[in-house]
Amino acid sequence: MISFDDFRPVDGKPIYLQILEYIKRGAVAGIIRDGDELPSRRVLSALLGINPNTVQKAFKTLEDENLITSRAGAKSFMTLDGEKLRHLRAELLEDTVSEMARKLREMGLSKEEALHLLSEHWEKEE
Amino acid sequence: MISFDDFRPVDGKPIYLQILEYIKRGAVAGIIRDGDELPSRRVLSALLGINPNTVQKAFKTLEDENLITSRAGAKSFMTLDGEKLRHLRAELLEDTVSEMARKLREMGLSKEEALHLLSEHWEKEE
DNA sequence: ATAACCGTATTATTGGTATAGTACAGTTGT
DNA sequence: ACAACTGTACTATACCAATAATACGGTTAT
Repeated sequence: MISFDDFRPVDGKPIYLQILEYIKRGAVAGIIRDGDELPSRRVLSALLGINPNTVQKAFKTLEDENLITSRAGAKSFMTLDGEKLRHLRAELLEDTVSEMARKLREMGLSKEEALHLLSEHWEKEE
Repeated sequence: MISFDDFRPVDGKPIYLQILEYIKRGAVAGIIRDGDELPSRRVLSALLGINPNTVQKAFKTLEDENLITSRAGAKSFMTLDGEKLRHLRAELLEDTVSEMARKLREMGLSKEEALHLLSEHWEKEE
């Protein structure tokens, strides 16, 4: 069963997208694997303190992207293969890094300053 | 007059926030300075192809944060001092780096991998 | 079988973003 | 002074995210 222990919705971005991305990053990290069972819509919404329809929208989007499989009455589960994972990893990394680089450039930082800042922050969190 | 040449609204985030952050990052970069004049609401909205009310919301928010000064009939202008700039810089850098680091960690990257990825991407864009 | 789950679908309401149109009063340049 | 611009305010509409309540039928465990 996939755990949502370290997930908390924040505002500034649609909750259903945050759930979507949390699962995608978990898959890329190898924490979430092919065949893994997802919590039910009702249970997860209660756990997160949000509406069942919000979870449904996240799961429906995942199904539309062929990352999970659902059938009425039973729990949903991950359907991942190597090709999907490689594609997902490339996509998420590119999006994340390019967005950050763009912001830091806009603030006038040099490459060295950017690297130093990320390095410092990483150590602080460890 | 502050230029919006390299600004294009994208979707996924409210336009008024994108304008807000673009100006803040320009101030942190030193491209936008104290006393600089802003384009009028009507002119900027026409330039960006968006509604005047959207620009108004961005500018109103900036005024609420004491980063610009407006008076009826005249153009608005930046009101920045060293203290505001230092605070702004610290805030924007912290937000940007911590968000990116969180995402990369969620994807299971090590510090070295993250730094290498940012370095590679930076060079590709230069 | 049957109770307790499950996914799925529908309708309604609320709040925020963005659009559109209009209006009024203050400033600026000529 | 006067025309052209400015900031500001207001109403109305449309769309999406999120909530709420309800309903139906399929699956699962006992």
